[in-house]
Amino acid sequence: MFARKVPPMDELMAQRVAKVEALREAGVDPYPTRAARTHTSAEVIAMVEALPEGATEAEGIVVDVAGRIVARRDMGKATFIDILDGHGRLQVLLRQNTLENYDTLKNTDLGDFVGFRGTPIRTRTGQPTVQAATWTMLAKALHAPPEKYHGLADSEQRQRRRYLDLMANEETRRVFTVRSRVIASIRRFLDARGFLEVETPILQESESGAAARPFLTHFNAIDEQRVLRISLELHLKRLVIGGFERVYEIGRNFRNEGMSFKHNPEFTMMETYEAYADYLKVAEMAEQMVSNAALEVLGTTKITFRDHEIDLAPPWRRITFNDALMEYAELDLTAFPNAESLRAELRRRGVDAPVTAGYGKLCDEAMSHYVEPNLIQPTFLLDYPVELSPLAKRKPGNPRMVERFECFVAGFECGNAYTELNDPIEQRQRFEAQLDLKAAGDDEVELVDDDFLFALEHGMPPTGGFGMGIDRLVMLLTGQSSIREVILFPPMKSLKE
RNA sequence: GCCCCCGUAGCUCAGCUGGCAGAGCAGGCGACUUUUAAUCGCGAGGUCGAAGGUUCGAGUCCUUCCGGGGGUACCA
Repeated sequence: MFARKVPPMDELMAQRVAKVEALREAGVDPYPTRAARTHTSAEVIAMVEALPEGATEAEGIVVDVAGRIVARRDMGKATFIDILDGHGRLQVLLRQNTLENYDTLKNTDLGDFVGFRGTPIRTRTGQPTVQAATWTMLAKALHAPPEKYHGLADSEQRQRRRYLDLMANEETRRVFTVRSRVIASIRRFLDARGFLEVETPILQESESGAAARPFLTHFNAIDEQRVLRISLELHLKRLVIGGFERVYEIGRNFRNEGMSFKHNPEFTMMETYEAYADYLKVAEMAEQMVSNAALEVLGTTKITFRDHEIDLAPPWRRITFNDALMEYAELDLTAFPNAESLRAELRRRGVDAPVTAGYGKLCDEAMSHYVEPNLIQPTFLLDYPVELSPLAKRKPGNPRMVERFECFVAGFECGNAYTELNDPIEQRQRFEAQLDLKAAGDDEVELVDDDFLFALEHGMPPTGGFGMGIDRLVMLLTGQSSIREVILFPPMKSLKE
């Protein structure tokens, strides 16, 4: 099916090219520069539905409508054409005795963009319709659209040629409309709370703010290597240091790692930083932001994901990391206070516990194995082991734990927050502890960032930070079980010619 | 990475135990002035993902490769 990148001209295409020529010979521009449109499909339908009882025509009213031909029912001296515009589908009735140049309709095909001028009517069956007096070619299509009833099903083609998916499948249009509106809702939410939206570099000297393999590139003008950012965190904190009290960024992160239903190498992250807030205040904001987006975009906080009925209305459940392990695994972390004892216990239970994993990683392993799949209703998991969170502030009175939460919905993580570590001397020590982990064989660690430490040494107020994977949120709100279904152009292997 | 499944007409899909490559939609021609997955008639349309192998004979069996999906491992 994809043996060629671009198939050669076939018979169907040749027929359409011939129609282009036929139009030109008849003095019709198949690609005119301008289009007249006075009404969308939705507006025409509303107009007809507002007609008084018994009326079959909006007398004296003339509308110009435009869209792509998605269906045609030719009945000889009358033809019905369905057009699709950005607001829906609209039926157009063309009759030989009311349309000029009825015979030129033979040069139209499914997929063409056309315009019609006519009068809104109600058909015998009550369907809002435009009875056309004239028609105009707006843009001739040289290929047939996908099948009208089944749509486009082949997932490869749907992703490689998203335009075909969009023109054929209503559900795809819905998913990406929701995505856009969710992001707009989040922006409104944060803007209304006094957050400043900022942009920070994607090309960076070295990766920071998370532990992940970066994509590499080369910066020609200064002849240096750059990495694509894996996180927004440290640049946004620099802005808090500078005095912006509430900042956020919504942007692409890049991690040169595996793909799965919830991982894509480039993904959209939203991070917020709020001075004088802590992680508990951030948690309240997070549940408000997500439930608000659901309400604004879907009209409800109740969603269905993989047969789970989920309610995003706040307050979300709160449980500590340790209590969750007690509840779901009957594992008491205080009884296994170091890497050796915890590794032995996990192995006794048959949980994967590699020798290179430090204490934090092992805790994470246990949580992922026992707890995460059970967190279906929205849940904040609170207070993480310090080893797992080098940028988070310790809990007062418990130096082994940090003030951090991750939020889980439908059994996967969709957000992460800390009370930010703002002690520059401790931050340096915590970075260096990461280096020790690396020396012990864990290659997924946070790197020391001296420039960030220098910034932190100038003083950062107590701050609550939050990160949320936008793609995952959109998965939840659209019921899509693969991240690729909420990304317009997911990465694909290139086709060999 | 590894495991499983899939790839047949522009699109959606059949094709049984190896024996003449099919249907619907779209497209072409014809009929039909209120249809809506319109209907009816006639024709047309194929590198069966690619290459090799087994066989008298391969869409079908075997091997390798290409592309996709699902699962699994690591990262959000």
